[in-house]
Amino acid sequence: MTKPDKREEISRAALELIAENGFHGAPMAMIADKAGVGAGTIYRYFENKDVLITELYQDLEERMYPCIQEGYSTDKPIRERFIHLGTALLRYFIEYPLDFRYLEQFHNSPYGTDYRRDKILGDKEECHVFRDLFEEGIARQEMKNLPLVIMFSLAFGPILTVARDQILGFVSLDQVLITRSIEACWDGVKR
Amino acid sequence: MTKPDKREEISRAALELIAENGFHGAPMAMIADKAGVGAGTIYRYFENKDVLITELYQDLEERMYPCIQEGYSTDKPIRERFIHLGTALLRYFIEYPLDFRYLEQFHNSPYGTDYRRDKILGDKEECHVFRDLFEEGIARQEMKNLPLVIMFSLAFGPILTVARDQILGFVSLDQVLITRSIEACWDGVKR
DNA sequence: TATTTAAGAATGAACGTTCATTCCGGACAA
DNA sequence: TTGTCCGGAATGAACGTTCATTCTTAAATA
Repeated sequence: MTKPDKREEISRAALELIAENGFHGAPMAMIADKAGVGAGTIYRYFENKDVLITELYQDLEERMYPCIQEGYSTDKPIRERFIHLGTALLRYFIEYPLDFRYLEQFHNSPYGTDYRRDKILGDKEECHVFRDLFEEGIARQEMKNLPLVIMFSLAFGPILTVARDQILGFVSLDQVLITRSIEACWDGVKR
Repeated sequence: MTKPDKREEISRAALELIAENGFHGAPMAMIADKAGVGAGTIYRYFENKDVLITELYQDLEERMYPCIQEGYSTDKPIRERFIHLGTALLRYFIEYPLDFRYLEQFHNSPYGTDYRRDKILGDKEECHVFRDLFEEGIARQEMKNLPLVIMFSLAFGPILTVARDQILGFVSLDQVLITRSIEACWDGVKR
C-alpha cells in the first residue's frame, strides 16, 4: 500500500466506525484493524485521536460544501435558492449516511460545540453561502426578520431531524417527500 | 442524610455531571463525590450505570410532561394548541437547561435510539398529546398532510436547535423571540 | 435508664478490563 | 550498510464494579 493510500484507509475506517458507534465505540486498535494497519501506524499520520477526529471533520466539510453548491447561482430568486440548498443538503445526508452520522457525533460532542463557537465568533468562510442567502432574504423582506441563528435553526433543524429519522429507518423519504419537507422549511422562514 | 435524600442526591449529581460533560465525562466516582456518598453506595440504589442513566431519563420525562401540558385543553383551536405546546416546551428547556442537555445526551446515544425505536413501534403513552394534535390537525386539513414523523421533525427540529443555541449562549431569547420562533414553526406545519 | 446486640447501610480500596499512546525490533528501500 | 517506515506487544492511566469491613440505628435486655 502506498503512503497516501494508507492515510486514506485510516480515515475511511475511522469515519465508518465513529459514525456507527460513536467516538467511544471506535478504539484506535479497532480503527487500525479495519484499516489493515498496525495500531502504531495511525500515529504516523495523525498526532493523536483528537487530531484525527478534527481532521476527519474538516475533510468531510470540504467534500460536502462543493457538492451542495453544485448548480447554485445567486442570480435565481431567493425561494428557489433556498429550496436548492435545502434539497441538496438533505439529499447529501441521505446519500452519504456515514457522513451524516459522523457530523452528528461531532456536533453533539465538546469538539463540535467548541468548533461552532469558533465559527460564530471567528467568522469562518465556509457557510457564507447560507449566511448570504438569509441576509439577502431578510433585507428583501422575503424572509422573516429574526436573528440569523434562529433562521438557521428554523431551516436546518427540521432537515437534520428528518435526515436522522430516514437514516435510522423511522421514515422512508422518496423524491416527493424530500421536496415537500424542504418546501415546509421554506414556509417556516418566509415572511 | 435520610435514605430517600441520598438517592435524590445521587440523581441530582448524575444529571448535572452528565448534562454538562456527557456520559463519558461523568465517571461513577465523580458522581459519588459530587453526591457526597461513597462510590459503592450508588450501587445500593441503582443496579449499574446503564440503569442509572435510563431511570434518570424516565424521571425527567415524568417531570416534564405535566409541566408542558399545564393549561392545555383540546377544546381550543388547533393553532392555539400548537403554540401552547411549542412555547411550553421551549420555555421548559430554557428554564431547566440541565434537563435539556441531559435529554440531548440521551437522545444522541444508543440509549436514546433504542428507546425511540421502542416508543415508535411500541406505541407508548406519553407523547400522545402531540400525536393527537397532529392527527387532528391533518384530518381537519389545517396542517400539511405529511407522515407524522416528518411533522414531528418540522415542529420539534427548530425548537430543539434553538433551545441548544440559547443554552450554549449563541443567542439570547426573550419573550418576543420565543413567541415568534414558535409561530414560525407553525408556519412550517400549517397547510 | 443504661447497655448489649444484631441487621442493614455505607464505604473505599482493590480488581479486572479497556483504552490511547509509546517503543523497539525487524522489514524494506536506497 | 544505512536510514526510514511499520507493526503490534508493552505500558500506564482511567474506568465500572465488587466486597470485606466499618458505621449507624433501633430493638432487646437488664
